Amino acid sequence: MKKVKRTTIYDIAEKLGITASSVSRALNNSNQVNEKTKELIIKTADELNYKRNTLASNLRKGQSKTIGVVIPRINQNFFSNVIAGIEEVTYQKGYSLIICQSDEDHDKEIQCVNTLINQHVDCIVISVSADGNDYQHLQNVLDHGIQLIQVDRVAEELETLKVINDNVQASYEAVSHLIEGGYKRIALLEGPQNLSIFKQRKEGYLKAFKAYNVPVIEELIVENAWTKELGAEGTRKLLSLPHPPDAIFASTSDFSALGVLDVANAMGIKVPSQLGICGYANESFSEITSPSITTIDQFSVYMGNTVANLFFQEIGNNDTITKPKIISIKPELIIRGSTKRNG
Amino acid sequence: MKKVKRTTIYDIAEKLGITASSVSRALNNSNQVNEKTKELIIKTADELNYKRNTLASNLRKGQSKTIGVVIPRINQNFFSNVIAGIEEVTYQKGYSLIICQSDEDHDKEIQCVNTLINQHVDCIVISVSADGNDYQHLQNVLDHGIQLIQVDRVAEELETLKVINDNVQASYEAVSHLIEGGYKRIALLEGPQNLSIFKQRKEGYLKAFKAYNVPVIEELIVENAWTKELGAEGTRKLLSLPHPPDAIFASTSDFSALGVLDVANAMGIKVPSQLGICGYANESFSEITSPSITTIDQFSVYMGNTVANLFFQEIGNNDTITKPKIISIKPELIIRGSTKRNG
DNA sequence: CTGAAAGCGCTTACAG
DNA sequence: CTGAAAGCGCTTACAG
Repeated sequence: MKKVKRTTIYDIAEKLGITASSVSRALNNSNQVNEKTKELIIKTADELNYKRNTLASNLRKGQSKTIGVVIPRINQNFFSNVIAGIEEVTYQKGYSLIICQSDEDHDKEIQCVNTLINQHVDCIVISVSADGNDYQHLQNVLDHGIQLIQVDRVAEELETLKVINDNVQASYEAVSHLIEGGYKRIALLEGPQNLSIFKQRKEGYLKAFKAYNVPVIEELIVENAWTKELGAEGTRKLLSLPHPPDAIFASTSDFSALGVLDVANAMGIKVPSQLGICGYANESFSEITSPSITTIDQFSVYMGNTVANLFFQEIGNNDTITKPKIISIKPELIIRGSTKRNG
Repeated sequence: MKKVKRTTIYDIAEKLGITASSVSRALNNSNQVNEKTKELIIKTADELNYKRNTLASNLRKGQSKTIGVVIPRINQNFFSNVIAGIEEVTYQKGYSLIICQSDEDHDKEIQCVNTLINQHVDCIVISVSADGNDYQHLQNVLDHGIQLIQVDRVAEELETLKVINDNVQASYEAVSHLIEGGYKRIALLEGPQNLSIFKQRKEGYLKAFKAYNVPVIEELIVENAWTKELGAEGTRKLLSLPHPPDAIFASTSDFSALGVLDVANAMGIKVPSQLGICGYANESFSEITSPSITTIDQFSVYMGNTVANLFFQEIGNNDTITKPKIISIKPELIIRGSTKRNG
């Protein structure tokens, strides 16, 4: 690649016999510059194929107009939808997005966050990785005066802006739906309990039992079943119990619910008549399986929109101290074939 | 958010009674600085919670260590996989990724590209939108001395680095598979022909007919059927023909193949016995449908890896002129239930 | 090994 | 409305 000398405002100024100050003003559409010269400057800039150096501009202005996003995996529907939702809003405001994936690795997450601090991003949006629960690196973000917005998977103890789902309520509704459908032995596939979202989903599960006065059966609660493989593994264990469950709430994700369905199909167990299945997240595939999977829609794109709007609202806000705002989005239970026993 | 004065190298220098030059050198691990002072500087930087301002550093060095990516949609499996693949490699080299989505809109694509030029990214990776075939904005990238790598959906006429699939070969194999499976009337759902990938897939389709000496039936070729909805619509038309097809190659995507499957299911047409279906892209859901869908795996994550590696290889290369390199990745036909007529 | 100085490309308070 | 000048935070060729 050959090095190209780029046009700067000095080149334009020189060509027109004026100063860079005026050029800068004109290109920023300041009204304290003569209309005619402004036009001339813009025209010349265009002719010389001038592109502003955002780096220099931002350095001078002490901002970066950039938002950093740290998520566990880009290529997971929920997260890519959140990103798409953020991008929709930020793009219009002239902000760029820098994306990092932590790969569910706490150390990489720390590295990502540090890189973003170095980049002097104006805001960091994060969904924490499952592994690790030391949040010094996030405190560090705040200490640098960078806006921090947590989304979905949040470190609860950190007082920051948060955009979350009402996981308790959603799980409560899902399990209630199963109970009302006549399922008697409802198992839970739970996720890593250091993540509050998974704790809350368990809480919703337990709450439903209490509300309907149904006793909780401890042996039907399976730890750490939060991938398709682990979900399948947990299901095999559950179904080989002397008293197997007649429904499974895969609270961690639809991936794990898919593992359940696979095992059920492989064992010739009929869904939903012999086994009800409910997932979480409304991944696109959950509609396509046979039977389709009952799940919970988190409005992921909308969550992304909300994150972005929250950021812009906050920067418009000149209070010296940001009160920790938490926006909780109510998810929606989507009832599909995998739990429709009657009808 | 309160404004925080960040620690700079001057703060460190002042505290230690030395100059910023030395601090800079130490923090860049230069070996022309006393080992002991270096240690002291690093320790002090740590104590003062110093973070380098990458903006300033990059401005000075005339590089940004940033790669811009423009894709039609972030939340589409293929593209998010490509991004994940790029990120895997660039992250390790200390490069950041700025992501923009064009929403399949040519004007937005131009805006995205211009924003990235303004950001002085070192490289732009693009998969062009379907709409529009004027590539002045991409020429402009080259004119600014920015590396341009096209991936998957490429503007053929532009001589740049490209990472693509062998679409002709893949389609040829898919259609050959259908012919050998005994399907006699094989329809084609084609995509916008201004995108070369879709032209090539059609070419592969035609090539297979020629190889097997089967006449092409024009009425079985459906234009612009490249979404689930358009695929379904095209299928309805095809199946209501006096001589309907007994197989459909949804060359545009698995989404379109899914549309075919939905219509077939709704009409009570048995897949694969009465109708064979082949999709494209190996989206995760194609494995889950009933029957599962035969498709073509493009190794999307690997394509992303390749893009990144190509970039790093090129910047290591000091030739004044970059020869347009094209890396073609051979996709793989994945045979599944939707075309397994015998067995 | 260390410092003084210039400069990356822009913006903006100050003067006129 | 326009200019001269300083400065954002860093890096680096030059001198010693």
